[in-house]
Amino acid sequence: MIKITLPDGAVREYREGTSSLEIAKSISEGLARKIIAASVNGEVWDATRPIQTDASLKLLTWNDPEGKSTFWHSTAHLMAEAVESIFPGVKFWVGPAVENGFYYDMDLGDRQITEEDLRKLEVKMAELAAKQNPYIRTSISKADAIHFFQEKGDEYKLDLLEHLQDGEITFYSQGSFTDLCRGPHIPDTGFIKALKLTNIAGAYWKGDEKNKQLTRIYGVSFPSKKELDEYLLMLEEAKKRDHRKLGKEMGIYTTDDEVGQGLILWMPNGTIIIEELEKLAKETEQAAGYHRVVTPHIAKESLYLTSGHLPYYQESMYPPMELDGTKYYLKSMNCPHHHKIFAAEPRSYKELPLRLAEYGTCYRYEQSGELFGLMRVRCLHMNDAHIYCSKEDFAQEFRSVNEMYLKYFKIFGIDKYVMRLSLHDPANLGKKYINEPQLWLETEAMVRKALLESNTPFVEVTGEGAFYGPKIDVQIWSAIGREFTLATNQVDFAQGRRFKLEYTNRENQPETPLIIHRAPLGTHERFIGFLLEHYAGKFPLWLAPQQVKVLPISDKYMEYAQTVLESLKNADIRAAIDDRSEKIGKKIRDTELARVPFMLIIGEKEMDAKQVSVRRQGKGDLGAQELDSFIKELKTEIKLRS
RNA sequence: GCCGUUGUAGCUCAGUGGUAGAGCACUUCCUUGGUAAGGAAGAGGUCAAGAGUUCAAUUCUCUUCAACGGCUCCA
Repeated sequence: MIKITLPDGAVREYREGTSSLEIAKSISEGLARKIIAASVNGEVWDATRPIQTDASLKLLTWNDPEGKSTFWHSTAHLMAEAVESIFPGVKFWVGPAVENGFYYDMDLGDRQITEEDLRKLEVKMAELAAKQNPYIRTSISKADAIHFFQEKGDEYKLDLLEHLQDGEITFYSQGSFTDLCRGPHIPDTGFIKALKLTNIAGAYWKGDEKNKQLTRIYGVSFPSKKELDEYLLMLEEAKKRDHRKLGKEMGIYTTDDEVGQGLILWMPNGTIIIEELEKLAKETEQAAGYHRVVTPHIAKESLYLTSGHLPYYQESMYPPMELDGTKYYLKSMNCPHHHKIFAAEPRSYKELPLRLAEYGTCYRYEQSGELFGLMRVRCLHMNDAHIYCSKEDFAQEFRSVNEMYLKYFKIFGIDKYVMRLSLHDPANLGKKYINEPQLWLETEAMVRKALLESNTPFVEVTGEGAFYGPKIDVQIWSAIGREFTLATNQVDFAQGRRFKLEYTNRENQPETPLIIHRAPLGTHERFIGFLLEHYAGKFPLWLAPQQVKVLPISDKYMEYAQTVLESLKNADIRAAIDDRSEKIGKKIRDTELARVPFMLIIGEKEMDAKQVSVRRQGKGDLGAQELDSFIKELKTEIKLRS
């Protein structure tokens, strides 16, 4: 007999070789029907796999993250079975579960797959699922596994096998399909009651663009039709929040073929938001001891040779323009220009930390397929600053920058983000990263220490650093779930030396400063794209392009409405009047849909009492009040940025 | 850049081998109405651009451009 410990601490005895599914059945038949997999001593197993020793057991259902991923991974196998039946000879690479479903990468040879094929595959999959074929696990020797895939002529699976040890290789079969797989899987295909193949994409083998491109099919599946419908509804809702849709609808920005891809034209409403953000940044930076500077958009080649941009970052830069035999580049980062401002005068330790700030315009030649609304563009305006400081000051400066982030995030109500410590990849030294292995490690340790000391939760990722040093990125997700770096805080040990930047220390010796690059508000483009989605277009009063709309009930009150508008404008409130000869209900509806925070309704009552009736977007009628007190309240709300 | 899909009025979308429609928005007129859609008329399109097939192309084919979903890459 073996002892099974359940999550509530209860210990039950079973005979050796009892499966999790059988244990579930012994507890309740209803429970057993929902069991997808089981966590046995912390490892996710098939629910049907016999347990031979004492173990702690957690039964996993659709509601557990591991349950979902097992479910999706099994659906990937089901899809592979369907693909193989329709496209014989197909070779598979890997088919994992992802955040919202699964995919399988495959080599279809010369054949192409279309949307129509996806519909056919869905039908086939539903058919196969209904057969309730069990997923059968078998252990196999490496030699036999190699033999199996050699027979099949499948070089991809043979490649996978190379990295596996004999004795740890398992196959899974369901119906007519057998795959090399570590598992685990759901008990049988009948669990899959609803599914949708969402899209076809090319994906480079092993994620390397030099390799052959495989066909990737994405899909998602559910234990019931209801859940699929809910998922599809959720996708529809997310689309409504998409900054590209809102940005167009609200007159925030536009693009034009003749101007160029990824080059944003900010319309008047978007420009208002830009100006409000810059005002916030200027106030905040002035209080934190920054100095504002302004630098040109282009510079000579030699500047970027010194900075390291040309050796390490050239593929992201626009090609040069040549004038009188000299090459000029559009700047992709502001740092070299700021370094030259530092270098323009002899510096003393007394001036440090020196903080130079600029909402700098940068141009980056992003590959066309990478462009994405406002989130990924080719001309961007960065909330940039460079802090030149001594080693001793570093930790304090670094913490202050992090505090500034949190201050901003509080203003915008940003609470869903992840701080990521982005490190270099030693394999790419001298290619993507400046070749200073020792300095990389030292600096990374320094940043990690500063993070730990300030109790900031973070994750570490290798291969995401800047070419000149490690960074802390603040990761956010767009409405459609794509991940972006919103803000960044970087340490640069390289450019100070490359530019021979120096200050005179207390001992009257020249010393190279450390440089912190920081952009807490990221770029206007990405930040406003994010804010559009974050607020679903309903900006807080201080950011709203239009703050108040005056709605006269009929033309008779237009004159009084005009005086109300004048008073609002005199108080620097962004207001307009709806002078169409429409009924008040229509004016209210249109203004609500335009997401204007306040409406002032002006009729006979208001005119006689010299008042305004206030209506707040999304909240409805707030009653009548004196115009002066309304303006005063508005000004307070704007000032507090609440 | 690569794989796949798409491109018809300002927006959302129908449609066809014989050169085009709807709703909303817009303009004008009627209406002057009290908290989410009053009525009527009108204007608006080289059907993304170029080439080919055809008596005839917005429709079929090819190329280019752009957008979208991914891959790679990044703020």
